[in-house]
Amino acid sequence: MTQDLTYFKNFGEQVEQRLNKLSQFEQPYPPRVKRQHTAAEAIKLFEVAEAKVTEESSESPVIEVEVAGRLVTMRVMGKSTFAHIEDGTGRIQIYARKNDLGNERYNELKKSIDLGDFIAVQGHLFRTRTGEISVHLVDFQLASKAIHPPPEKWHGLKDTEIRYRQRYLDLSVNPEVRDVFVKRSKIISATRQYLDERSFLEVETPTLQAIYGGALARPFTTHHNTLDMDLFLRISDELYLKRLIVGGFEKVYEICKDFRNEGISTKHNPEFTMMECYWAYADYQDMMRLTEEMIAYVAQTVNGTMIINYNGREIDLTPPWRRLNLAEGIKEHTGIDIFESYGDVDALWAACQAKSLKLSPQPSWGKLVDELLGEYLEPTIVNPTFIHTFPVDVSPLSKQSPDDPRMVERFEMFVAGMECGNAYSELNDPIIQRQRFLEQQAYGQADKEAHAMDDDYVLALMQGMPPTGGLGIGLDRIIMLLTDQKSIRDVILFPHMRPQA
RNA sequence: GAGCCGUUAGCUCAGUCGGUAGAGCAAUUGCCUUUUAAGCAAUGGGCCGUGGGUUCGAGCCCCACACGGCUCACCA
Repeated sequence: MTQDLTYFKNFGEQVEQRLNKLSQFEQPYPPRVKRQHTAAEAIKLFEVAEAKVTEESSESPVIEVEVAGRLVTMRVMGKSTFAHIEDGTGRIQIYARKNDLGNERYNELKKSIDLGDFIAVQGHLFRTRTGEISVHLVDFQLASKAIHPPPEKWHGLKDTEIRYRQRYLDLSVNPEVRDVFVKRSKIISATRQYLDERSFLEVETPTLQAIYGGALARPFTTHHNTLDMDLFLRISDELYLKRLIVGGFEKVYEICKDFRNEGISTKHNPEFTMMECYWAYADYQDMMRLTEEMIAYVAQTVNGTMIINYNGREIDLTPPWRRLNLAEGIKEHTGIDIFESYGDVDALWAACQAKSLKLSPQPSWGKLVDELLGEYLEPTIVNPTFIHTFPVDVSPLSKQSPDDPRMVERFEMFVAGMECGNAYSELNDPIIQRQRFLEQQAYGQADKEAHAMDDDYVLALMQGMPPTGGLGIGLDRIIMLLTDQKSIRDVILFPHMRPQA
């Protein structure tokens, strides 16, 4: 070996010691090793055989197995050694004796195999004195050498920075973290299953968009070199999904990453997973029923119950969920009747000041109403609630309420003080839609998050879009609720981090 | 963007009043043939986040910066 190991030796004493051991192996990273059983399979085999044997005779069953995994504990006791190896199905104990392996192999196991290494073992199953099913070793091979020592076996890995930056360590050593991500996968599967069973068509729409839209947020910008044009990473896929409704698909959905160039917090990651679905001939009321049924279904499927425990509070997801009119809710919690100052941000601001409400100034009446919602309504909500009927000016893509043109048929879904979804009866009138975009341009002077003009989308609406209900759900937040995690970083495998110092 | 807290051995953490750096696990060397946080004995291992400052002397006090966490702000 003439490799330059200087880089690796800088990692310290323990890495250097492992490098020395590594050089003793002809094949520290063999192309393959024999593996016939997982840890769980081996244990099951023995339990089944044992049950048969005790019925028929009293002899212990003889079962040869070949298992492989990462060495996670090792107890060397002179001429015999106990250890545990771990694979994707769990742990199994191995037992090695000098008598069985011979001096050379036994010493190799003792001296050259380290915690963290992957090994393959062959032997027969037996039960130890303390009753643990174990593999009595006949032979073993190194499957892959770990030249960096693993984290501590008892306390695991706690340092949040290392846990997020080196998630593989977090996963390998903290089983409860593995559980969260297994459940995440099941939640997304269950969501798909729910929609697939109802004939929603899963589609894929562009991540790179020339005009960003479908939400009020700031985008990430990128550049296409050959076309020499700026493009945006999608902040939403809404406008593309609705083009598909125009095209005649009556139920579509997409589960994808959206990207928003905004603050990072325990509830916000710059890229996050969104589920959006659109349903022709449905309205926002139908979307409420769809939402509560879907979330309840997902909870029941992955947790076996519609009751969740989040942050120490019990929350019942059983439908139907509470419906709360936005204006009524604000009146109830602040005493302010938003309609008394309709459309007049200064008048509403004055009313709020008169009641000494703590609010930040907002560029428009609708935004101030939204601020009231965020400050005085949202934090009070524990059990799932649909807050519905929003101001027009913060809802440029929603259809107006027929009985009150100042408001739109829209709801947001809240659970545990957290906004988890947004839905409306889709605006399908191209003339009003273009007018709404123009109004957004006017707000845009004071508001960086105003919706951009999108004439190509208006062109789509000119072909006619049936009455349609649409829904967007922040899946990461649903996963937080169903796995009882307080930070979105704990449900995203590789959350965004600054470059290391 | 603001405030608060944190950063010490591979990991989990102590570190008193400012006086030459500690434990457990992990590692190395012995002993140990049914252990399971194995046990016993010995040993090695430190850019105390980085850079300045105060001081005879700084892990500790002061300033700046970096990274992380929480809260707030921003934000569906």
